[in-house]
Formats: sequence, structure tokens, C-alpha cells
Amino acid sequence: MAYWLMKSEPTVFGIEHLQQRDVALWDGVRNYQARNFLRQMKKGDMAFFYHSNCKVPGIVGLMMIEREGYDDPTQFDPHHAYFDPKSSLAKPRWTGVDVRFVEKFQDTLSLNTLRAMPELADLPLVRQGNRLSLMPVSDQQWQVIWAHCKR
DNA sequence: GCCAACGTTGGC
DNA sequence: GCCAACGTTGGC
Repeated sequence: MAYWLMKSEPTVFGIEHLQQRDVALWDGVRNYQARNFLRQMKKGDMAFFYHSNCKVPGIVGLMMIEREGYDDPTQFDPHHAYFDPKSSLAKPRWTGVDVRFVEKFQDTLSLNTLRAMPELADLPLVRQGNRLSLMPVSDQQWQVIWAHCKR
């Protein structure tokens, strides 16, 4: 089983949305590096839910990969914000996964706190200027983060 | 709202 | 294939 961290803007799709829906498609990833990670995800993998572009960016909860990578349907829909005219049913470009809500933490584990953990120095999230929207988390990194999550 | 950092696009 | 211009991300 592998571990991941996945970013989303809470005004677009936050942990509360996932909590309400229980299972949701993680769509809209339009970056090849991130897409390739999506394709590596396996059912049962665990992922931290990270809120970005908000007042207190940080880890807010836990989810599980429910369904492995399949064609992100939004790429085909010309009326959708995530539409990609260069993609087609014959040659789809983008992948989504289904994620299942597991829990919401009592407090946000803020980016500032994460940056203060020396064990996370190699995590792309804490590096300056990083824009990768989802990334693998090593076993050791996971343990360190998990120990700080208020449950 | 600002803007640095980054990825993508497209002319050449 | 280079690289300037452009658009986007995301912390602050």
C-alpha cells in the first residue's frame, strides 16, 4: 500500500464536500507529473487531503483511494471548466481516481508546521515555489505527519 | 490582491 | 529544439 498527498482548494472542493459525498471523483488534474502519479494509485492507498490557496493551507483530513485511475470525464465536456480540446475519447489525456472520505482532523496541520519538520525536507510540498498538486509520501514521512494529526 | 515560481505554448 | 511570452498556482 502506498501513501499520497492531494491538494484541493476548499472553495472548489474541500474536505467537507468529500465528507458529504463519501466517495467522489478526483478530477481536473491537468499536469502530466501529477497525472502519472494518479495512474500509480491503487485501491486501498491512503491519502492526506490538503487545502491550498486558503487562509491556513495545510492537511485537513484523510481519504482512501476507492477506484483506480480512469479517464477523467470532464476533459471531454466542452461546457466544463476542465474541458481539454486537445483530448478525445479515442486519445484521452487525463486521468481521475475515486476517493473515499475517511476522516476530518480536528485541526488543520498547517503548511508552516509541516515546514518545521526536518523529516519532510524532501517532500515537494514544502519546497519553495512547488506547484505539484499531488505527490507520493514515503512511509517514514507518513508516520511523522500522522503523529501530528489531531484525531 | 500581489507576485514569484513554475509549466505550457508557439514562433522561429 | 530553443526560449520568450503567457497563463496558472498558491503562499503571503
